[in-house]
Order: sequence, then C-alpha cells, then structure tokens
Amino acid sequence: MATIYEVAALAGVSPATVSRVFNGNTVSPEKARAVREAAARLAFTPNKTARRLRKQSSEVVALLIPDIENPFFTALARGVEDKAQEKGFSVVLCNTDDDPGKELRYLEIAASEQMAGVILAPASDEADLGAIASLGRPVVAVDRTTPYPVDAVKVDNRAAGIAATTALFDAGHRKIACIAGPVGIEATEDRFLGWRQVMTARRAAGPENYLQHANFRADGGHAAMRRLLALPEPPDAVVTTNNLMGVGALQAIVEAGVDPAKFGLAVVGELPFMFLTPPAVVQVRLPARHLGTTAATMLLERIGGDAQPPRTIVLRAELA
Amino acid sequence: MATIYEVAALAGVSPATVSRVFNGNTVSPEKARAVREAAARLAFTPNKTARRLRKQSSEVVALLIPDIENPFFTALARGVEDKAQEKGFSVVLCNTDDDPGKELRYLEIAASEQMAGVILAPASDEADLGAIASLGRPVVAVDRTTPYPVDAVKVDNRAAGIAATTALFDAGHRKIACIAGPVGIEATEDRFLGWRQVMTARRAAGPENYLQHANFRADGGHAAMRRLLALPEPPDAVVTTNNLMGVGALQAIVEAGVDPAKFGLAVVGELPFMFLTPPAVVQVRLPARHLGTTAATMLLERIGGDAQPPRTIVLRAELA
DNA sequence: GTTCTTGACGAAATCGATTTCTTGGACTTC
DNA sequence: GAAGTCCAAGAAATCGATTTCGTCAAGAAC
Repeated sequence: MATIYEVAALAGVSPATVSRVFNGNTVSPEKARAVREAAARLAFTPNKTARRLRKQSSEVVALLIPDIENPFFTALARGVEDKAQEKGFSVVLCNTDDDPGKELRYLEIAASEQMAGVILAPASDEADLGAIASLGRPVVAVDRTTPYPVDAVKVDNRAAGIAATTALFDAGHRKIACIAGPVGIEATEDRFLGWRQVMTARRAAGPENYLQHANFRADGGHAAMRRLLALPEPPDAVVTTNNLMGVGALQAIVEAGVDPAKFGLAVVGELPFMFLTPPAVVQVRLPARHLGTTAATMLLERIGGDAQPPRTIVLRAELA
Repeated sequence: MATIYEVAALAGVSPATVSRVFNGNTVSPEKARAVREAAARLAFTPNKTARRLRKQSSEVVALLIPDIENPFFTALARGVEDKAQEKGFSVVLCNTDDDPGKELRYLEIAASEQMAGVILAPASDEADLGAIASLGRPVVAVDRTTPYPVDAVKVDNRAAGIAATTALFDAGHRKIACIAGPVGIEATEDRFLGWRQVMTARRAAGPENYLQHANFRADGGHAAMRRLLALPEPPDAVVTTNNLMGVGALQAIVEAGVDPAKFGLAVVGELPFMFLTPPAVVQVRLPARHLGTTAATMLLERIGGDAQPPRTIVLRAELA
C-alpha cells in the first residue's frame, strides 16, 4: 500500500500538498495534476486509520439491533444502509441479542473506533449512552426511545395496537387476548396499551390472563399461545405485539387443530414470507425500512453539524 | 477519553510502561498495580485507532454477504459472530447485493481499514481479492468458492440437489422441473447439476424449458414458477436451488390454484418461518450457521498465523 | 516605490498507541 | 572484585495521514 509520502516523492511535492489535493484545498493545477498522476500510478489509497487518528472521526456509523434474524430489523438495516451508502458512509451492523451487556460493549467499541455516530435500537431502558455521548458523537434511537436526550424515530405503537385490535373487533371477535413482549420495552408496551384501550373502551376486557408476556421470538409467541388455548375459557382471537411472536402464535394455533381462518389473529408487524397466511390474519404493517432511512438521515444531519434540540419523529403504521 | 499519557502521568511511569501493562509484558508488580489503578480511575480505554495504525492490524473481521434479508445468510452471519465474539473479535457485516462493484468497494474498505480478515460469500466468480490478498490478510470463501487460492467452506451442493430431486422421485413425481439461480454462481449450478444427474440417470429428463433460471429472490422464483405452469405440458413437481426462490414458487403454485399438497416442491434450503407449508414440501436443510462458525474458525486460525496450504471444507446438507 | 494582502506550499507538529533502543542497576560467575 | 548477563523501564522513533505555522512571491493599494 502506497503512502502519501511515496506519492509526494514521485510527484515532487510535499506530503502536505498531496493531502490538500485529496481534501479539496488550494493547490495549483499543475501540482494537482502531478499528484493525481503519481497517486494513480502507485494505486494510492489513503490509509483510513491514520486519517481517522488525526481527524478523530471516521465515515463509519454503527447500527445496533437486537436480532439480526428478525426481518423487521434487517429491513430497517437496509434502510439505514441505503441512506448511508448514498452519503459515502459505511455501516457496521452489530447484533445485541437484547443483551444490555453486549450492547454496552458495542457502544464502547463504537467510541474507541471513533465511529461517526450510532443508530441504536436500545436493548433496555437503561442503555448507557454515557460513553459516546460524552465524546459528542451523535446517537439516534430507533424503534424504541431512551431517557437520554437524543434524536429518535419510532412508530406510533399505540395506534398500531389500536388498529390491530379494532380490526379483530370489526371482524366480530370479542374475546381478544394479547401476546405482548417482555416488560420494560417501550415499543411493545405501547402496542399492548393500544389493545387494552380498545378492550376497555368497548367494555370487552377479558380475564387478566388474556395478557401474556413472552420473549420477542417465535418460540415465545408459540408458548404464550399454547397457554392461552389451554385456558378454561380460551380467547377467540389474539393480538401479538411483534412479527415473530405472531409467527409462533399462528404455529400454535395450527398445531392445536384450531382453524386459523376462524380464530382471529392480528399481528403488529408483518408475518415474514407468509402469503400462505389465512387471509383472515390482520397485519399492521410497520415502516421498517423507512424507519431506517429516517434514522440515517437524522444521524447524518447531526454528523454534518446540525445542532438543533433533539427531535422525535413518529411514523404511522398502516393496516394492510 | 483518557490517553495512555495521562494514565502514565497519574501512575508516575512512562507511557511505554502503561502499554506494557496492557500488553502482557514484563513490568514489576508495583508499577503494574499503579498503572491499573490509574487506568481505572481515568476510565481509560486504549484508542483502537492509534493501536491499529501502529500494529497495522485490528481485531475486526469483515463478513460480506449478498443479501442480508435472506435468512440463510443471517443464520450464517450469526455463526460467524458467535465464533468471532468468543475470540474477542468484532464482525462488520457488509451487504453486497450480489453486485461485484459493491463487493469490490467493501473489499477495499476492509483493506484500508486494516481489518484482520475477510469472510466472503463471493458475488461472482471474479471477485477481486487482489487488494487484500496482497496485504497478506486472510480470506475465507463461504458458500461459494473463488479461483483464488484461499480457504473455503461450502456445502456439498450436488448431493443436496440429488437428495431434493430423488425425494420428489420417490414421492411418485416424474415431470420434475428445476428453478435455478443466475448462471455463473457455483452453489446454485451444482445443485442444478444434481437435479439433472438424477433426471438423466432415471431417464426422465423433460423438455429443455423445464430448467428455468431466476434471480435468487422470491420474486424470481415466483416468475419462474409462473412460466413453468404456463407451459403446454407443465411439470408436476419442481426443485428450487435456494430458499427464497422456493418461497416464490410456492406462492405462484398457490395463486394458480394448484394444490400444493399434490404438486411436488423440493427446496434446497429451508422455507423460512414456513410451518404452514404443506407437509409434502421437501426441504434439504443447509447448515447455514455451521457454515459460519466453520468459516470463522478457519479465518481466526489464519489470523493466528496458521500457514498451511488452503483447505476447502465441505459440509453435508441433510434432508429434513 | 513601499507597504499590505493574498495564496501556494513546505516544514514540522500532531493524533495515541506500540516498539526499538538505551541505560542503569541487580545478580552471576570465576 | 572485575567482567558478563539479565531485566525493568524511560526516551524516542514509528505508523500515515491532517493541519498549523511560517515563508516567499505575486499582485493590490496608495
């Protein structure tokens, strides 16, 4: 790998001038040409590490998501990538497994690698943004918010929960249960609150155990659904607060021999690759990719120096 | 962020000694203790960028995959991550979209960011490994091989194709078509060759247009399946050479009003989240995650200095 | 014609670690 | 006790870029 010094020597200028050529500073046309020629001949690529050490920042942003195998987050990742790529930034994807420890470790890496910024789907309410925040690196929370004063992009989760529940109601269901995610995660709590709001407003609130908490994955949804079906008075419909739990619930329904076309299922999110889904299943489509592009846009604005007070952008989910 | 100099000053030693403490060199116990104490008090984290500049290498490996939204590759990514994490390495995920241009750009980034190594699912046969290879950074090809002499981990794709096709045969199908991926991609070609081998051996080769090429995604499989169903003498079964094309094919079958329980479908790979799949669907399970851990293990061995000649490890797929 | 401004550009400092070189003291060895 | 060995630890060089500072010359202003 050729260095700036070799290029300078070949072009007959100082290293400083080479740097200036590549950073758009004032250099006379002849020298500029000489430098470019020398650089081309040596196949010179600036050493990013050296540049980063000097500039104390890089053109890399970190994206921390809880589950790389969840299509919602990969769609989000794609949105982030598209936007970042467009502006010449690279994206580093980190999988936190919803583990605050892993999350913290990745945040520290982001700091010590002097990444330009972080987009974070926080694993918990107490995501410790201290390290990067103190470095003045921008952070954007996505899908979930944090107590820290940072930009955020989220979905109107309560509305999504209301839409899902209302659709089941309109389809004639009354005994509507809810499979919610782990407690303490805002996105899922708001969706479950939407469900409760509808049930209360319509005076249809069922027994307490119509609310089941589960982990965010298919196995959690599956187990929760089995618990619901085993109740003395099982529900005739269910709302799940994310996509994978919906997958699990549907699986449990089918396994139990219940006709999924009759049993009401509403999912906040999309059942991935699931066109075989009985048409009766209600899906509230979340703008995952759009969430990603929006978050990336905000982050890049901040990186560009935008210093307005933190904003929260709320996107609407649409019934599909 | 505290630097090594501040730690040195606080501990009353030289920066060199601080470095030695953190890199396991000979330092007297008292000084070591003093340094650790000072480091703790200042919340010192070594600056990775500076260290990387000096050491000319980092503890980050790049993983280049063609499609982050394909569950096969995310499972693979998880495998890589697990192993890397275990050894204290971070993984940077890059999405090439099967675009040789993007792939090349990421390879250059990997080089100029002095990453320790690269795991690559090559977008094309001509993946240009020149840049990193010349830096002496190890590369492991995964899922697909390359003409370059590097380690590789792959699946016995022909056997997988044979298993898929044979299963359809055993179920009584004779007019078996094949939806293969784009030409020039080894993994998919071997699978299709497995199909052809069985068809020829059993003297059941159908018309030429029973072989359809498609892109690797669901929409490609969908379109190809429609073409097959529109033939004057449509097949009564089909093998798809990857998972997403299988999803698309199944969708087309259902849409066309054909009973998916009667029509034979065999997929090399797993239909993601598809337990609603008619049980008749044959899936040849690919060891995606295992592919990832194996590749990571090999890469880390190389990074550790292992210099034996390039190996290719072939994993078997199992009928499920 | 002298002073001031301006712009190109080289020399050298800088970012923060690692590593080589050196030094000085403790410890062997004969 | 002199010479040789060993080891901890500081000084300084190094990685490869960017950036500050200073110089010098050309052009502007009066």
